Amino acid sequence: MTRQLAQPTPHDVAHPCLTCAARSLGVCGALSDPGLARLATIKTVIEVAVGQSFIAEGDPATCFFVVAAGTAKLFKELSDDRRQITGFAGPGQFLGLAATDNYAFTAEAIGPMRVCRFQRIALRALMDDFPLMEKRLLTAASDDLVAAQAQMLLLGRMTARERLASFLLGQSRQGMPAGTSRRQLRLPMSRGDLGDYLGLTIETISRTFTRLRAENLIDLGSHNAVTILDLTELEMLAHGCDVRALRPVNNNTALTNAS
Amino acid sequence: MTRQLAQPTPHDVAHPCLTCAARSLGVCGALSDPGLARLATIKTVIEVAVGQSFIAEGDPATCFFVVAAGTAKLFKELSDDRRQITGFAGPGQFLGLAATDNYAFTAEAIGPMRVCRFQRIALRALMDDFPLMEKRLLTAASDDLVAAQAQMLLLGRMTARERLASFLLGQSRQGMPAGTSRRQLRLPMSRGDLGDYLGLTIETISRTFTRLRAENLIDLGSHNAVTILDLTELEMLAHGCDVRALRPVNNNTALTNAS
DNA sequence: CGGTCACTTGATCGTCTTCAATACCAGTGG
DNA sequence: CCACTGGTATTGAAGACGATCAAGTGACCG
Repeated sequence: MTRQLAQPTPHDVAHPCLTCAARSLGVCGALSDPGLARLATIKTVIEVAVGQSFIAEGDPATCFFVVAAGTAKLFKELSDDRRQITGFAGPGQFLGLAATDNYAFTAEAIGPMRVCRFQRIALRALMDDFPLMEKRLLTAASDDLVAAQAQMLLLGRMTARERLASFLLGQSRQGMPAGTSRRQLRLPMSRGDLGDYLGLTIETISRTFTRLRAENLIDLGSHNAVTILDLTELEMLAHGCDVRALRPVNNNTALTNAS
Repeated sequence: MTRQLAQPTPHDVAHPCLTCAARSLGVCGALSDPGLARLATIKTVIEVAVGQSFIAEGDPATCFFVVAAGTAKLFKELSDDRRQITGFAGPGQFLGLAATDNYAFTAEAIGPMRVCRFQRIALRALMDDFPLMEKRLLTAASDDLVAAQAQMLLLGRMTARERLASFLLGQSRQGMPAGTSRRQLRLPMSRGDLGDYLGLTIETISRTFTRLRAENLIDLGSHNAVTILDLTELEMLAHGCDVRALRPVNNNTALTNAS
């Protein structure tokens, strides 16, 4: 979390969008160079420190945002301290769609961030001239929707072990070509955030990690490093086929194995 | 549930989209009359009986759909019988966005339905000629996203009482102008579907209904009729301020407000 | 009527939460 | 070098909420 963002070079300042590292990742990639030049004129770049929020749930939704660097957590809160993280937003992510007149969630930096801000009105005008951008936005929203539905299944129907397995698999596929995954992970968020994302408490997260390690499905390093040891078994878990689950064993036949 | 759909008149058959009852509700309303005429040429109207599904999770996503009449439940399933309903789709609802190459959910009729089906390719071509339709689609997706995030908070962090209160309030605002709500409801779905939507079991749904009635917050009629008696208290509940919750009151600190 | 189906109610059990103590780790200053 | 500190993670014991299993009720319909 002490990692610093690269400082913009003078050239970056002169052509802020053309040289943006996140350009290829997000909706901005839909714009031609002249489009980007115009985009640069209507945007404001803001630096956000750890723990600081740049979108507040309930505030009038006047702006759109694009993450240029760093990661944010997006969450909703109840009147007491209960909180549900609905997702994490990394470089290229477009934010502000999920808003009627007011923002539906809060966005807070979990590491140092650079974020581009646009007035909604100005961006809408830009979209009229560059319909490809609107198409990209629709694709982005659809993908968010697919992810949200998967998360609903997780929150509504999965056990703690299944939730964590599912989450780890998702992380291991982050930014990988379809069908591939990496084994070594460095989770960017704390146990607390993980709990708020998976609908569990810190303690349950911790216990479940420990148990998965004891079962040799994963290995745990320092600084939130995780190594996936048994991908197959983890995938079984995430799909709801839990061998040691002791969930509705509608047998009475053999194989009533305790954990 | 024995209610029948109105049979299309000869005039309806000749001008299927122009006379559609759902036209004003959904994305089709974005089209001018000539646009609708063209829409009519690329669509197929299908009748769906109760319990029948017209979108299957995992199937290749070749079509878009618009609900013309009736209601569908949209859900995802785990390998055992666990199931999470991600939403209900009524007249005017556009379906098929939440799909990459394959559909992300199953859609099944909870009452007799009439559904319009479009080849994705044909509809995309239509959207290029009528950009307003694409804008509507983006709005629809954004609204779905807001709803999905609210549901995540519900599934991840709310108690059974809070979930049901929140759901009833949502129903009471269905199709009402902003800020208003109705007191008399007729729920279109069974207890089982309600459980699968709220991440609870049938029994818990039933018990929670009974308890809310005992507390004079609602009244229950036959045929899934519900009357809201104490709107204020129900709203308190849905926002997480539960008087009889006996949940951890971290008081002894006077107003330690964060953010 | 007997049948089915959806819902309700009751008793018991398990998973996750809550509360609490301890371990760990990096940074600071004696 | 080591105690002190604050934050984060782990572990333990007890409790609660909702799930599970099981029985009972009521409506609808042949």
